[in-house]
Amino acid sequence: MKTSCQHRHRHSHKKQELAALTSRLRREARKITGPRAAILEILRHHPHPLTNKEIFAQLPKGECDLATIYRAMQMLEKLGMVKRFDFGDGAARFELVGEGDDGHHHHLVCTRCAEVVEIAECFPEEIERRIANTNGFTGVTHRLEFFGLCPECQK
Amino acid sequence: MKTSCQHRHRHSHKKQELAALTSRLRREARKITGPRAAILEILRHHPHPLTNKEIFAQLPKGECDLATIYRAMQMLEKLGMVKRFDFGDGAARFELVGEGDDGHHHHLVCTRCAEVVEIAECFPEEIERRIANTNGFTGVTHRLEFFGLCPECQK
DNA sequence: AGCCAGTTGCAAACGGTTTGCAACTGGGTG
DNA sequence: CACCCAGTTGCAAACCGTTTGCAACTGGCT
Ligand SMILES: [Mn+2]
Ligand SMILES: [Mn+2]
Ligand SMILES: [Zn+2]
Ligand SMILES: [Zn+2]
Repeated sequence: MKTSCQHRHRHSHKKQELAALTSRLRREARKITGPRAAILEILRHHPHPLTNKEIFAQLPKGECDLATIYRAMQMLEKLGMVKRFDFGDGAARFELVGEGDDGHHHHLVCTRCAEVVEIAECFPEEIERRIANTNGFTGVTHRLEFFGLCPECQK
Repeated sequence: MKTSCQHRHRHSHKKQELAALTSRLRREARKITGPRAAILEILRHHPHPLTNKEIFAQLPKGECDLATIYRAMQMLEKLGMVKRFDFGDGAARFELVGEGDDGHHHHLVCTRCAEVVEIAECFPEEIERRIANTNGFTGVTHRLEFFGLCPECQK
């Protein structure tokens, strides 16, 4: 038996096919343009959340405008194809999300070199349920990121 | 016997004396000025994190400049008298921290009306320790906030 | 009373993000 | 396959929270 994870995140299917991504776009009546294909291609090959500027930097220069990336990420987020993360440094980060996955998961970030580790653990459901009930809230979810010193930066 | 909380936050001592706060400033060789006293007075009476703009709005108009508030909060944070929180809306929020307390705690925020509830629960230490060990990180801590619909907004 | 490091107001700069607009194009229609 | 237009793009300007340079001011010590 394999260790089973209580949530199935995007970690399960490493890379999504570009074709699957574009068909998902087409299905939503969105156009497959040069910039969009390029952005998806970059996200597809990157395992951790990327800022708009980082995506921009990876693009062959002149490929597309920064504003276009902002607009693309907004759209992809609305379609649920991308998940937004916040490492508290003032820049949004985005990660591709598998189809049918809500992308909810967490990270461990080095406060010195910014190395990122994907974390499988989540805040215990039972405690969250208690917090929600105690306060009469519904639809409760959480934002959670871990910070510390990575092995390299401890030396 | 009273229900004991595993961490001792600022929730224990409801309001700190203004005198205690100013003496804490003096001890650090900081000047007690009009703006600073006014800011502390506002924080002292507010149970939840406030943005700089919110503090500014509560100040008798003309009392002090917005930039002064930004500078004051930076200083207070550095002295550990105030804790910074991030509800993901792009504006930092600050809450007064009791002496000897690091202020670590969490909130439950209504996504519709922005009501805030102080939360006593924390991410389980044992799981956090495991996450740190597994990845060789040290000094691991976390940022965690809950979001949902408050009782009022469900109607 | 006098001094000076620390503090303040003001305005400009900053960095991430959004937006108005006119030119352009993907992809369905006939 | 040519046409057409809603959707998309680049560019520049606007935005918004935050920081900073600077000259005037002041709390608290001698
Ligand atoms: Mn991730
Ligand atoms: Mn709080
Ligand atoms: Zn989680
Ligand atoms: Zn915690």
